[in-house]
Amino acid sequence: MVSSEASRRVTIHDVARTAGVSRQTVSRALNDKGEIDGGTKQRVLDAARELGYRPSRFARGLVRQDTTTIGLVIPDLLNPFFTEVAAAALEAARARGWHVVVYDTSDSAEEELGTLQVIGSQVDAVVGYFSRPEDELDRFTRGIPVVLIGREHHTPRFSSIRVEGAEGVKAAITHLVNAGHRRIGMLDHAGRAEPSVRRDWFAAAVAAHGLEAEVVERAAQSVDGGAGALEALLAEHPDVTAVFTFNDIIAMGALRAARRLGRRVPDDLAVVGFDGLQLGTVVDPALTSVALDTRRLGALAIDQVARLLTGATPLSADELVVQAQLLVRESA
Amino acid sequence: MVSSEASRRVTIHDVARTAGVSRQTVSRALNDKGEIDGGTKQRVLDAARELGYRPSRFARGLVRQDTTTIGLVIPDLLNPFFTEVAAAALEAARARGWHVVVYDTSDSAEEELGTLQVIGSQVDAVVGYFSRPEDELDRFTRGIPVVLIGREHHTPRFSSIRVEGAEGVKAAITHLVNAGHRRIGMLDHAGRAEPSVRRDWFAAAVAAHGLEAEVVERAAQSVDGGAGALEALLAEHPDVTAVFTFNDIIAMGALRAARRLGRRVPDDLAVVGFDGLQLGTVVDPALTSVALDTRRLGALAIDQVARLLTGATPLSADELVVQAQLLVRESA
DNA sequence: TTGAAAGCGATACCAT
DNA sequence: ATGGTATCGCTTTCAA
Repeated sequence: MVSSEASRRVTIHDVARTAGVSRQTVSRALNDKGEIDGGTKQRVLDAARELGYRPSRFARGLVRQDTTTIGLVIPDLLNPFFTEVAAAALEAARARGWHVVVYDTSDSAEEELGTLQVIGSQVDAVVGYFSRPEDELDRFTRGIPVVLIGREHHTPRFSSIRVEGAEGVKAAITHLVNAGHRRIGMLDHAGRAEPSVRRDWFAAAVAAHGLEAEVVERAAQSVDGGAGALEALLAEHPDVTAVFTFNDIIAMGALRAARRLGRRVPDDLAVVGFDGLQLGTVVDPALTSVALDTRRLGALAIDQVARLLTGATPLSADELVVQAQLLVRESA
Repeated sequence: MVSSEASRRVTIHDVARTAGVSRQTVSRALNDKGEIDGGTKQRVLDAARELGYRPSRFARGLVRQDTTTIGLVIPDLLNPFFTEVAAAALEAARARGWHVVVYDTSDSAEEELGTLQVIGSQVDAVVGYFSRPEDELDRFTRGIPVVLIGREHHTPRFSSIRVEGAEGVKAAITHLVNAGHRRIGMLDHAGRAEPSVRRDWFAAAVAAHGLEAEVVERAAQSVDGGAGALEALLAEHPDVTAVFTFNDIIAMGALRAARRLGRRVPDDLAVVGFDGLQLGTVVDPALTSVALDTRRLGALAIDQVARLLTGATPLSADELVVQAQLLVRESA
């Protein structure tokens, strides 16, 4: 009986039969090996084309253990910061001929869990952002290298790229102080319960300059969030003449709110963001920011994966650091 | 002799031996099949953990032909429009449990060729943007479904999602005319030799309203490009009170140039972009735009892939269309 | 409950 | 130049 519907996969065997040769001859023809007669080769190629033959990547992968595929886990690809990191990782991976499977976890712990569950069996290494506890990560990624980005600590099990911003933030505050600002506020991120590390950097920098205790408002991570927070901050503390924000998105909201309030940037109000997004150049005035080198971030992560994968000496915690640097544009 | 360096892969066989059972028992334990003694199962699990065993995705894929992986080809992930499309495709694919390998071709024909060369052997279907001729695409993707985005025509070999913007652009022009504008310019894309299709839509809409022959300036695809083009346009035609742009990026440049020239938007100059990027809300005033539903675009592409993959009736050319719609925000 | 054997679809090594 | 055979690592019948 002939199978009516579900057309079985065309295998190398079918091609061999159609061309009247053996399987290995087909393999030779398709992989451009030498040691094959021109005529036979053509015959095989024709048969393959005619049958619509495609080698199984699984079968092929099984025997020649080349191709590496890494999994890149991103909380939200539409967040421009993560877009930049992803693009950087993609570029670094491409340079090595690797394939990258991208997973967007939508900022959701459940999606992250779902990703974790499938990713381990699909890739040779994992890079990215995770919020779940380490023992859980370990359970699902056992046996493959994992490089975390932006986590605070490096453990023997997980490499992690640390972001070091104290210096950069200090430079930003110095820049503001030099411009005459004395009362500097911050728009922190409202997401988590505790204040952010960036806020600690800010507090330290403000203290180092002997300025008054800082004033902080918490902002939702969006343009609107930033706008609302600036309004609130200025309502309470009209004497504030400069703000540092948790990130560039919030800073853009601040920019907008400032304009609506009739405060000119940077003259009446200086704004310094964090991240140094390319996006900062589309707003007007262009955003001054404590910038992270996202390309380096991506490259570093991929480099570490490569070392872990080949058994080369991995980079130490001290080397897995990205220093933030003040990027002066127009808003401060 | 014991192999010193290259630690051989840990296979199911090793686990079986360590646990003192057969390979299929290991398989049962790991895949949570029934028909296995609790004690044995635990023993196997322990052995697996101890040895750091991970099943080979190739071997597994070979026997249970499930997991589908699609390749998503994007010219430039940092271009916000493509970011949105990519995020949409990722989301639609995730909903089906598919894995997505992302390739960023850096707007380069060579990179595109490189991608084409490897992608065919790594994925079950391809979705994305290509600039190379169809016969070349065909040569490298023979046998797998390919869904093109934004190409003008659908062929039996390649499905293609078409963007239909005539209506949306017409609505935009109508909107401008209703607001009193009579002299409307366009900032077209300077990339290719010929004028863009969007310009044709613009010309048709302007003609439909019986306005004077349109004035067009060509702009490089960047904020600066848009700014420069607007300046040039206004220098030549100071009577222009509204501009329609090839895309939102160029429109943002126009916004900036307008402010620098002292033209208030939308009062002195109305600006309408194209694409409807979310990004359009970070600038001030928020950008009015002829919007493309990128989520629908991604979902449609993935839907078509699914049909092609399962042998279901594919969507016809008429169904593979995304209609652009006027999205009024603040700049016009 | 467990194990033996037969594939899955390709490539590599060794004959011929 | 071509074919036979073993092999990659796992899952799936089918017996026991």
